[in-house]
Amino acid sequence: MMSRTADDDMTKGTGSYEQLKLGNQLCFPLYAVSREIIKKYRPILRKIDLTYTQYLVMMVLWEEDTVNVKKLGEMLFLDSGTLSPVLKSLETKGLVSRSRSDEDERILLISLTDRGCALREKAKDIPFEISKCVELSPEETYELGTILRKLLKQTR
Amino acid sequence: MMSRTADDDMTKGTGSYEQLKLGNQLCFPLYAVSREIIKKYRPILRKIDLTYTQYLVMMVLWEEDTVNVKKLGEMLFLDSGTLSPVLKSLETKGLVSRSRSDEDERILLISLTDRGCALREKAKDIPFEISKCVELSPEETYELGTILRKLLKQTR
DNA sequence: CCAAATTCAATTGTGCCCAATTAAATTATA
DNA sequence: TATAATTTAATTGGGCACAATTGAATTTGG
Repeated sequence: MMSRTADDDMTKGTGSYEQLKLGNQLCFPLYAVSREIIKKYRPILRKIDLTYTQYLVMMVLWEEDTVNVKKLGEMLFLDSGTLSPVLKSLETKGLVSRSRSDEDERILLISLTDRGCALREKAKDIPFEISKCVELSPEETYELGTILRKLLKQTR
Repeated sequence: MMSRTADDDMTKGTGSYEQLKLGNQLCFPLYAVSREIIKKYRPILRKIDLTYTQYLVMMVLWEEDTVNVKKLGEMLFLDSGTLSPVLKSLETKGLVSRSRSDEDERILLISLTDRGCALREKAKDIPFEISKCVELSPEETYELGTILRKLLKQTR
């Protein structure tokens, strides 16, 4: 008996566990792809001595020039427990400066230094280098971006 | 056509940095969504005293019953540096057992204990609970899964 | 058979991530 | 205006992730 595979019986036995599989849950490939792509960034980012998280912070600063930690956290979906040490590390490298707001001393303002600003030029081609590692059609790229942004919005 | 903003000018000034923005790179939302969804798992998994990584390992074992560390790493895209402590932790909880293969003593076999097997019943409804937090249409779910699996395949 | 290469897991060190707590500063309220 | 509530970062501790190294066991080539 029991020649059916465990995979396709939803009526009894192991069938009730059908959804409890790696292949039937979106979160696992999401998680794995995310890590795999960050892995592709690593050798490229090492050339400018940045980790992926540090690179995310720098991208914000290249657009905003000055932001506080709270705003940065909201933009990157990261909290102070993650950002505090990352920002100290960027300060140690001389890429950002940290200073308290005059109006509200609880607020820590993060600004680009000249060196941090100059790094933008060196980072310029990174998105192109990464895009070479990821083979998706323009349609797939657009579709993926749309769905991910939709999911991200749901977490707010 | 002359009403374009600084954001889409590829011809001068900051234009050459256009791709170097959070909004124009897929990796960032991928990374953020992955973390946000894992965050949704946390309170649910806490009820059965598992972390997300431990849950992934258990899902493999509920299907395979016995696997070695190398195979597990290939399935989950994780290396021994991550898995070794996770597996020890699962052993401490009494959910898995670790034993060397008789034929090749380099190989560590991970097996479900009775308690680990029984946990499956408690975990049964987790995929359903998570799906309630994620609002995607069936089409979007299918599309996302297809694209993620394609990307995952490219890393091999 | 034996040395070299390979395979597999464990260890070590660095860097996130996050929950929970703390501490400092500001704002709102009785 | 005291004081209670809120806001904002920093700190702490636990658990991954991963690169690099190590060491043990097996396989392979001469």
